[in-house]
Amino acid sequence: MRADARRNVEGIRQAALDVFRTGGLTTPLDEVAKAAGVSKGTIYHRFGSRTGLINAVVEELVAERIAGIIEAVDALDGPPLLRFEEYLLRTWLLQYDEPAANDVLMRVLPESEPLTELFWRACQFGSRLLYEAQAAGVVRADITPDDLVYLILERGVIARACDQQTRDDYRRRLDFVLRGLRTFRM
Amino acid sequence: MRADARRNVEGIRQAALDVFRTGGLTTPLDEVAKAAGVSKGTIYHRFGSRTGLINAVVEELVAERIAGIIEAVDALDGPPLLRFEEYLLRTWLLQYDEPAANDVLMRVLPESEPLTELFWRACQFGSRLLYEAQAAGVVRADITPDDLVYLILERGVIARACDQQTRDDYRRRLDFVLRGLRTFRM
DNA sequence: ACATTACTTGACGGCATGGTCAAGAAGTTA
DNA sequence: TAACTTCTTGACCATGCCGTCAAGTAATGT
Repeated sequence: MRADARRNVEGIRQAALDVFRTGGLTTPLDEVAKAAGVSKGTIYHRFGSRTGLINAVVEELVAERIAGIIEAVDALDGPPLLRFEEYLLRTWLLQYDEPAANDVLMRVLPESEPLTELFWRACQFGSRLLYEAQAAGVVRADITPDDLVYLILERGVIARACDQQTRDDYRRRLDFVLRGLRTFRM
Repeated sequence: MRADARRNVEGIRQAALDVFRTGGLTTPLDEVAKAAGVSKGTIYHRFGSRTGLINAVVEELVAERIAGIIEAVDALDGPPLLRFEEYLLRTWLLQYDEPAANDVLMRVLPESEPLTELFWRACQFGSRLLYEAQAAGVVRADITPDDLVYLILERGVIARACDQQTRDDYRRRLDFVLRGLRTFRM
């Protein structure tokens, strides 16, 4: 690989991290190209496709955020309800704060393996917490893991579409949703 | 107005009712044109713009559905919680069933007066029910009319984006949301 | 039947995006 | 430095939508 090519690959990765971070994974590649100071063609030449580029940055871009939440909540020792709700809350806020992470959780690119993998890790951890909370009788028993996936997907769609609402309002409204998942008399 | 023109106007209205009903208010006008057996140009010539066409059909297309819900719930004599929840439930289901009605409730065309008017009627009735339910102490006191608007907007976004989910699943999940709005010990 | 006027058409330009590739630019090597 | 190879470019095609308008078509009145 020639020196300029290596330089460009790195530049494109950095630009992609930057641009995707704020605009999500569906940002036009021209913007990445402009930010990297190269032309769109170079990106395709180097990474094959949009998915190729995403796979090359997803680890640094999103994986650690999601892993961070999982670890943090896993380390939390509190009652099952707290752990369950804390996980949902953090995930939902991540979806608001980071369009790219949201795209992963919304399965915007189903054809990307790393993204699918990430998504499943998040789901499975959520299911575990759900199960524990239900076993403790603090969360409605009729909620399924599928419902959980939908709760996250829903919030993703909302975070994307309702971008006029402030973070505080978004946050406050999450409480309503959490309340709806608890068993009565909480 | 010439006879053929009158025929076309009516044909276009019917086609628009049909096409918008299933596809929502943002369906490409070419589809309406094809359904009406005329060309796109004729629609623009006759109705001026997409908004013009929508205004010409919205009454028949959506107004009565929304008015129907308001009347039905208004006529319902039950406790405030039931009325409040019944209204939300019916509205949310309407959003699932009728993309066009959903577009109205989501304010997809803010520049259309008839649509804005409709939207506000729905909101105001909802606010009234909310107020009554809160006065009775059965719904969380910290929910504002704005929150209500958002709850409807949210469901709209979801109904649009998550169209894989069956109506039954959608319906079942609405219960979670309703539960979250109640005061404790319900 | 013909002139007049109303009406319709569909090709067109515009915009935004995705992805491709021949031609030219620039490192690399001897 | 000259030949060779790699790399980059941006114009290009394709898609899908909006809205327009000159040119063609057809109803109407006398």
